Amino acid sequence: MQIERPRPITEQVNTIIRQRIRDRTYLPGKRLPSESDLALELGVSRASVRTALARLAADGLVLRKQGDGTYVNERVHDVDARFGGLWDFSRLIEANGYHPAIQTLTAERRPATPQEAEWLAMAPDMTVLSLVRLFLADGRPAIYATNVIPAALFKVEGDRFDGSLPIQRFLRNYCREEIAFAVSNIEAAIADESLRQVLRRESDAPLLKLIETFYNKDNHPLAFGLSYYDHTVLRLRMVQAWG
Amino acid sequence: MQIERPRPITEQVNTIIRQRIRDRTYLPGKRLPSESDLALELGVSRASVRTALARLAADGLVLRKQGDGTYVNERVHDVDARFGGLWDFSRLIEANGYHPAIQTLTAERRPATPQEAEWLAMAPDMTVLSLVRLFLADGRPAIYATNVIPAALFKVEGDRFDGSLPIQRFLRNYCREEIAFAVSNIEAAIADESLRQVLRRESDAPLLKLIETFYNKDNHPLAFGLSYYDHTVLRLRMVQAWG
DNA sequence: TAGTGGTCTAGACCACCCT
DNA sequence: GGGTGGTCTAGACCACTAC
Repeated sequence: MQIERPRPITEQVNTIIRQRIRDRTYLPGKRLPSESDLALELGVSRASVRTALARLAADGLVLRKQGDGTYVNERVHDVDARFGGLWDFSRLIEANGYHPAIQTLTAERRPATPQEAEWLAMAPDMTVLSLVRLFLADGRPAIYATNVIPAALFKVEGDRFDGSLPIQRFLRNYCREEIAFAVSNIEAAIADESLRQVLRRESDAPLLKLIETFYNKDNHPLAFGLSYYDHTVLRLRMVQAWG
Repeated sequence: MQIERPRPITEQVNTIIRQRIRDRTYLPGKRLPSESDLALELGVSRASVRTALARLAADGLVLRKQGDGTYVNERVHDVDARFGGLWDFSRLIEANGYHPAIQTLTAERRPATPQEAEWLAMAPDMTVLSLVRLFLADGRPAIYATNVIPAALFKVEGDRFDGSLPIQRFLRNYCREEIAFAVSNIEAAIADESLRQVLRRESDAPLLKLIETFYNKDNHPLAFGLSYYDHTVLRLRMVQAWG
């Protein structure tokens, strides 16, 4: 593993340490080398090492103790999803130990619903690109997700696109837009008959409902998302550093 | 507003800028002074200003554009809860625009349930301090929360304590422990008869269920929490910065 | 007391946006 | 071209913990 220029050094250091934790170079519960030692070994400044470690601590992967050292957190190996990491459904499924698959149910242009128009801050009945997908974990339906993008943003001729992309990639590739932040609402909901059928559920146990809007740096809404999680299939376990 | 030594400078700068956004010194959608100007004005280094701004950006309060400037995010004024800010129930209720109140339903020592023992990594039947509370928003029941702490941690003679404290304060005051990180599970659940009664709900609409364990830096479980949110009373709206 | 992480500074160079 | 944020460095001092 070598430090090279183009990618930010702090990110590279972050990746290297993550890797060493994963391959047990740094053992769970044990102390990492000191910041100075790491800086010396990798040939970077201590500030860069500190930035990388701060990120790892925020993700709960390491614990830092002043006057003592930095330790590998032994309790977060099975927990990949951070708070705020609910968007890349495929990664979420993998983090739960399943093999992810995606079914695109519909992909069409249609007028926005009132709710969508409100969240996207657009005039009602503007046309949107609607993408309805089902995410499977080892073949079992786990997430039913609707994503809606103002058609005006779509910059590709015809309607040829890869329906399996996570929303941020989709926006980057086909709309040349970058997500700056998202506003999310979490609710609980009962599945209606059709949803229950799609998710192949017998019981009427409730589902998690996630309502999201994605914005770029100019505060323009880029996309709206409405997702239903079956938490009996997919555990939603998250780590949050305290700070 | 003056910079003084004892509190970390980056925090003070963070507070000052937050204040200026709140009192509309910096207007929504408008550009902040440049990092260098802020550093000069406040008499601190640019690095300190940058650390403060990075935190504000992570909280979604400002948007930073390279080569352009830092802008006040006009869309997050009504959104206080960040991802991971689900713990201070009173603050959450205030952020929703209600007046918070707390009812302590029970406060007792009892043996741990199997689920609690598992999450707290303790032997079954060890005794715990159990705290069952109801949080009200403008008088309406919004959150039903059970918190459980291993009795061995409790360092106060007798059982005199303030039952209205958020969990992190409770642990600090009565157990001399600091929370380093938390592991959370989010689920959806139907209220049973007794819970429906406590929350004064007629409908059988589902609730959000939050299962949490809190750890200190030594990876010891400090507390376990089981909370039910009525999202029809309390909106759970959160911001997540992307970067 | 020695070593660790926590904080802060001053200064450099770069990438990018605006005009 | 001039100003902005993005990155990185070297070095200083402090607070805390383990021994």
